[in-house]
Amino acid sequence: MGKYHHGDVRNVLLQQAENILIDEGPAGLSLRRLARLTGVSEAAPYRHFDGKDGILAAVAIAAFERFAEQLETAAASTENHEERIMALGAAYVQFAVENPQHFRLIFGRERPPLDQYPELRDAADNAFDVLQRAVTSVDRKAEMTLAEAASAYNRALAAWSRAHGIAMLVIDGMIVPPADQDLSGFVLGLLAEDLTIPANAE
Amino acid sequence: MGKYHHGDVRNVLLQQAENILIDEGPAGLSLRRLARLTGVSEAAPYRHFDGKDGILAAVAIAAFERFAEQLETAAASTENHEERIMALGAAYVQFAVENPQHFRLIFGRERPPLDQYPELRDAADNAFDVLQRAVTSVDRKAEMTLAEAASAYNRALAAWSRAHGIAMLVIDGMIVPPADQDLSGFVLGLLAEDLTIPANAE
DNA sequence: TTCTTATGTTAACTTTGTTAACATTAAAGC
DNA sequence: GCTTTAATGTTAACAAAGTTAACATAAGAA
Repeated sequence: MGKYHHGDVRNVLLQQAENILIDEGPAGLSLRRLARLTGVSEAAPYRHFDGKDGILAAVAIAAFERFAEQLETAAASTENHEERIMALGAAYVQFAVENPQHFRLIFGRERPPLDQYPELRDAADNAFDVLQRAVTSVDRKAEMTLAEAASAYNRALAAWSRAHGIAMLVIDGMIVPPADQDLSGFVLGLLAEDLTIPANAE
Repeated sequence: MGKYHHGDVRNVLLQQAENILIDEGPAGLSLRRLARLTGVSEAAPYRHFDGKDGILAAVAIAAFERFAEQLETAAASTENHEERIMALGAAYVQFAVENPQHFRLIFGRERPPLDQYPELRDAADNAFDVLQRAVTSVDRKAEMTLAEAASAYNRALAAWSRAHGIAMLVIDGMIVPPADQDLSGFVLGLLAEDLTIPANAE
């Protein structure tokens, strides 16, 4: 009665891998342990994934897809270019705070190399395309000079950087969002913060 | 002819560890390989460090110290509060770009836990104190209200976030600094970028 | 039915982190 | 000087992990 595992082991493994990742990070994800927890032999995962990187790639792909979805939702929430960038920034940080391990996985060096996993590259490209589109699709009704377009691009790049930095610093515990305020408000405030020298400087 | 006591093995190990870290990252740093490369027995490192985390902690401490030095230098380069923040941001990013592996080590989850390595905690605190001081030591000659001080703090936090984000995105290859411009100019431009809605928006 | 492929299993091999048990050197006390 | 002791090295072992090979079984195509 060697009732082999019939069901879709692949999906069970993936789900379990995600659970482990969430509360232990990629380092704690051991293929053998994963197999044991799933109730399958220790070599079974190799039938469904290209080793450890293969599993991480699969998890990362799913993460990128979810990330892209949430960014799209935010981007669609308004027609105004600046507002859209703000909304994107808030959604960006929110995803990181709610899914710190996924965020680190898709940005950190534990992410499998993109050139070895075409689907991973596609997922990544797609997510960043959402940002890219929001950045470049400035209000077309306002005719812009090339310089103005470049400036808009730089502003968006700056916004992205700040959002990314906030996300990283918050999930690293370097920045502690005030408990009395909602996260989104705090993030929006930071995003909109202007660094140019104020009038009262002198 | 057991050639015991070759000199200060500890420093040689540290230097070698740093070399490995630089071109392979913390994942590629294997204690046994490190020992072999250093020409010492595979268990020798344990006489000088508290295991792998111990070595990483030692490397991270050195990295924090170098980081703090460069930040201090930048902070001392001007008396103007806003200019100082800009200089700090540029130095911050420059350190990350010149020492990506160190930067990832001191900020990533491969960094040994601070509460297990008091010296590491001190090194980290010291580095962030440099930032903190630059943030809070606003021009005292201009009397500020509490609200103004809070606003200054938020601006500094925003600047830090953006610098951190730029650093991360650049060393991840997500942002590619223009080849024709020097890095510092590019970073300063991004740091100063204002996100408030421009006058020609309507 | 038979052949082939996908999926599982067990057993090995290699590397790594870590510790224990033992060896040698340098330095401190006498 | 001689002895004792702490620091520093060494070898040998262990468990855990990634990976692959060799073999087993299920399910579907021929």
